[in-house]
Amino acid sequence: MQISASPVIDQTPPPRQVLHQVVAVRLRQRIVEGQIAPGAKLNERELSLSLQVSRTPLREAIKMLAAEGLVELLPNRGAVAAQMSAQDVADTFEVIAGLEGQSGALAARRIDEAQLAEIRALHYEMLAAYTRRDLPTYYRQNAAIHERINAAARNPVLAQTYRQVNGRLQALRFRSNFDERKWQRAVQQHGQMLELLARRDADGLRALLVLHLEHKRDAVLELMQRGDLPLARAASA
Amino acid sequence: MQISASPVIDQTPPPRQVLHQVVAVRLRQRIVEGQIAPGAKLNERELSLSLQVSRTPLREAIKMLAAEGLVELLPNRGAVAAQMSAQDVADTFEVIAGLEGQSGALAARRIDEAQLAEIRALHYEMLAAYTRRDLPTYYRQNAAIHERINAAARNPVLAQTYRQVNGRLQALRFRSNFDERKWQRAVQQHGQMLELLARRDADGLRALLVLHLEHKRDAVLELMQRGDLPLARAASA
DNA sequence: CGGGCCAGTTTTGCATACAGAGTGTTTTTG
DNA sequence: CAAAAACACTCTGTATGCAAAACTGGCCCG
Repeated sequence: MQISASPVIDQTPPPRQVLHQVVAVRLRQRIVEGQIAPGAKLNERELSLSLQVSRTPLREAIKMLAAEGLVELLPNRGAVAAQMSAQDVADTFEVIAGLEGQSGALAARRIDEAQLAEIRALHYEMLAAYTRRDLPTYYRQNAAIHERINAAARNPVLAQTYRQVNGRLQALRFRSNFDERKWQRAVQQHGQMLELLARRDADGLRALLVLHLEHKRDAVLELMQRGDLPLARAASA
Repeated sequence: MQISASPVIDQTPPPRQVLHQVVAVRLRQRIVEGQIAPGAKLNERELSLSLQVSRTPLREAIKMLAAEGLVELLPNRGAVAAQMSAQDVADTFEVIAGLEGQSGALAARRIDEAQLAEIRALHYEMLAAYTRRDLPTYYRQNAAIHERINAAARNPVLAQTYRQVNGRLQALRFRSNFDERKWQRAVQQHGQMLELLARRDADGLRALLVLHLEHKRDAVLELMQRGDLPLARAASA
């Protein structure tokens, strides 16, 4: 005899998302936020316990993150959170610069007034965060602006590619602190971005974004060399 | 008595690669070669039978390909080989153009004589294939040249990103036929690429590659519109 | 004659069980 | 006492089993 054949009472609120997706999202978050340090081993039993899922969907999620470049697969030895050498970081910024420059150039050609206004608004909110020296909010607004530029470029493939490559750097950016001068320069450049967008100056915006990313790269590399970023091989010890 | 405890004789040819990697490679191949048509459903039982593995590593491989954008995941409904609209193709070429342009620009700055010579050799082999109207060989040499340019750029992140995005187009390129005029133009452009590389003209090579890709995009889109490319929703039938 | 509902079947998603590789420790031998 | 071998433990990799969701086809009802 079937219980609850009644479709009304049986309130199974189907928040049933597929587990491997959920796990992938949460793992990705832990990695980019540095909760799982670069180089740290991903113990399947441990993770499946802490995430309350069996190893099967967990392993599927890990494979996805590996394809994204967020974790590295060691045959018969599991997976570790990706760690980047200074060279890797430089290389990645080189790619990001190209992608974001492209994105900006396209956005300058394709943006409409509503999108421009929205970015302008976000820009002012970012200025507010800068004025308060509220770094987390600043980063969030900053990321939001770049997301909107991506959206304005109207190229989903480009946006996805950007997000994926950028994801590998998030672990760094989340932790990197600007020195005051560089922060100010970055803010200034953001102002120029708006101008160039408003003028629909595609090539100008591309050049500015490339420059912007080069500065960011230098800032991150400098921090890495000073050891302010926890990138040391944390695994083998 | 132990056989071959001797570490020299004991050639345990470790053919033991992890299965999900093997499966991923073979699935990727089937998809980019069109053996699995765009939009076709990936039946797990069927595939695990044909690939001689259980469903677990197969599913892990599918998840990896999904992260690469080669297959699409339908929650509770499995996976299908990715299919691209004309817009998707245009978007993807836009991204590829940027990546390959960047790659070429970097290569022009960083290539050494040996690499240049190797590319030149491949170029002549490609010319031979063109002269014979041997399309498969032409494509192989063509791909090899672009791989070498990537290598000369000395940016592994860029190379990997390029390969990944490019992978989505392979299913098209493998099948697209040039008309004679366009083919000739492409060959001509390849000659110019060599010149620009030899002259270390980064910006020139970038511009040429972008142009090259635009032409390729137009060729593919034209074929798509004429229906010469099997991109129709092949799944449901 | 057409549309919707219901049962059976297939297929996906997840959990678990098992085997083999890897790792660290202990023990044994030179 | 040191180095190497053996062993035990842990972990990953793979297969299999089970439950739920989706699809299929047929039946009933309008």
